[in-house]
Amino acid sequence: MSVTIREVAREALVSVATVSRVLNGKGPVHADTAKRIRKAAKRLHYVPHGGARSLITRRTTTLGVLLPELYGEFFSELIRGIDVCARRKGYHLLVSSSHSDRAESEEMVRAMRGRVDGLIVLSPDVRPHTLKANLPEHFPVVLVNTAGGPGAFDSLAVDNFGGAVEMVRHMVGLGHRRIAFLQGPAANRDASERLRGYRDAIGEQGHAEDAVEIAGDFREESGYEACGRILSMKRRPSAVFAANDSMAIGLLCGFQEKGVRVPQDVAIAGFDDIPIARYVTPPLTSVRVPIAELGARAADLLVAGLEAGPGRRRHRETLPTRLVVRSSCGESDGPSWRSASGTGYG
Amino acid sequence: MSVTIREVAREALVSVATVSRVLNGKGPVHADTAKRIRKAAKRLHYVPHGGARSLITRRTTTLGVLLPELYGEFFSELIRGIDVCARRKGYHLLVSSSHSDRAESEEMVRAMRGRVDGLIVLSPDVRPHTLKANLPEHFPVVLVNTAGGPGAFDSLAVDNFGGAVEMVRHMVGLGHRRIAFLQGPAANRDASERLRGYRDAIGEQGHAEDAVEIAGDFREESGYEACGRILSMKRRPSAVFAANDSMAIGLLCGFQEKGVRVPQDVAIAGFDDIPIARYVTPPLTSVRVPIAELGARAADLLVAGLEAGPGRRRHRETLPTRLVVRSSCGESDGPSWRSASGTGYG
DNA sequence: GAAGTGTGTGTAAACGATTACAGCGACAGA
DNA sequence: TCTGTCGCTGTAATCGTTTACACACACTTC
Repeated sequence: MSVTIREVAREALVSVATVSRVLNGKGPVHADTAKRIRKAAKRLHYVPHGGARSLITRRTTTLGVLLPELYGEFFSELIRGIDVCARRKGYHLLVSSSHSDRAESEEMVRAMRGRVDGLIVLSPDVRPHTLKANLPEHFPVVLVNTAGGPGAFDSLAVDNFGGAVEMVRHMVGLGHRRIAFLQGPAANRDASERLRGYRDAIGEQGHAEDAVEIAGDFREESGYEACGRILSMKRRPSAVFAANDSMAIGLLCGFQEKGVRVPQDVAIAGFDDIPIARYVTPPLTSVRVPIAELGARAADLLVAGLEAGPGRRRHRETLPTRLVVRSSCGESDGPSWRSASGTGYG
Repeated sequence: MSVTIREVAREALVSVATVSRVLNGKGPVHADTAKRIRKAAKRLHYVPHGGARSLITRRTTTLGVLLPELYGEFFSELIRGIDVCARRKGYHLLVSSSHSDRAESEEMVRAMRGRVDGLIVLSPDVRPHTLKANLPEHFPVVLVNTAGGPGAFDSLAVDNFGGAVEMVRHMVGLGHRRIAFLQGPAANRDASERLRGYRDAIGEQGHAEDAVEIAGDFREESGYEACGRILSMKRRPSAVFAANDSMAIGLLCGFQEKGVRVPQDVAIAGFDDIPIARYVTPPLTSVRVPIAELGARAADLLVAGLEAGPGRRRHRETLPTRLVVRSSCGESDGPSWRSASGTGYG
């Protein structure tokens, strides 16, 4: 069906070797011959076959990316970060989203062999053991925000724990004592680290009995639904810290719909600092996660790994998060919620 | 470095052909032999080399996706739609975002040869001519929201025009006469179709002198910035129709910051109906674009095309949009903006 | 017992590229 | 004239699979 190097060679009256040399700019070729070959290639719309080439060169110049089921702005941004960096270094991206099913993730990993030079795994579902078992030895892998394990692979993480601690301290500093935490999915690594940070910081204050944990799943809707549960509590929290921005926005919406004012009646904070966070009303106080950098760094690390060869030492890194104060938690100077009753609002 | 089928064959004391047969489930193989082979394969962590396999089978079971520079929730959702559908049909995804540079897009297209069975092009920058010149003949391609042209490829679009017309009519029905339009990037196909719909619908009302067009670029920030320009107008519009939701949210934020109430003082509408649209305050009236379906349909079409072979007729399709009325434009019963002065607010 | 019918397995030729190696002029130096 | 070098080009092996074909053997069936 499609044109091969052989046909170009025939058209230009040379051997395939010479065509290859011209198209790859290697070896000495007479200028006239080269010109004739280039013309023939263009005329026939010749495009080299990537698969065939990678078979012999043992390089695909492609990076594989394994995504989790859960999408959203976060992953969009992350992939963008990876993509920009990968392209700059001359690599393509083979993206695949894994399924909840373990057999399917395995299948995905296997499908990558021979199509990519290395793998970036963003999916916490995929266990290191699965990777080990389904990849050739010394295959370069970078784990992002994954449960790490014994450290067979390079890994990259975001300081979810530290960010959560900082946020709780910020809220406490604003005078809040009863701070609820709206959790993410139990299996999610980010979610559990943020929860751990929350618990730690609350414990630090010495009144763990004020901890309130509410189930959520990272989607807007679960934030929206949490409002009802919060409003029906006997001792209502004066602040809610959501494990991500999407849920925080759901909360915001739910409260406002019920006439509960934010931040006057209840303070709200999120996590991730997604672009839209500054554009909701009131702008959301959040923890900034350098998402695109995270992606770029992962790509960097992977490329470094596969260019250095198998002898390289394991590398692990944690990217810092940063508290971003906007108005959804009120200002530290004269917050009106302080004058509200300690236990109820709305 | 990595284990090949030959080593598995040696380990299991059979020929490579038999190994291949077992691993692909083709041809009759003795149960004992099969078991021995499977064991050897597992022991050696054998994973078949995708490139080599696709070379001979002439199939990669991979779909290529060409993205534009601009990302965001829209593309995230679109890719998800493609991914779900592709996976269901047994295909992988090779994603590549094109650069503004034409040479680079060309490079991208070429890199796809031999790595994918077909291409979904979401990037309006890539011209059909470029595709023709850099792809083998009869290569299956589906164009999404692209300027179509003479129709050499399958193509899929969203009824941006119809959606914009519907929105303007809705606003007019609510009593608005002076409706501003916040434009998207000039080069963007969706943006220009929406603009065309706006102009058409405004003209339909017979008072084209009330048309106000403001430059924008689809990002939140440009919506936020537009507020200032709108507020400084001599004859202010009573409603603003943004070419997408991100800008509408920027507008919302900007107006509220300046004490302009939405929808009482000014009505706002967006386009796309991104998930977050219902969670801002007030919830955003928008035009629903079936993004995930658009992606899924594109994958569908592509798979159909490459399974049918080259003889298939060109297929083009337009997916309908749907008006989603929330409260950012006010209710049709008793909107308070009607009592406001016709020319100013705030 | 000869011929036919399966089953199970191996041999070797593809697929489309890259590249080591060899060959062939031409030309320079001895 | 012989030899060595250099520039250009062709031959053929190679990468890791799949698969058409052939072959060996064990059964039926006449």
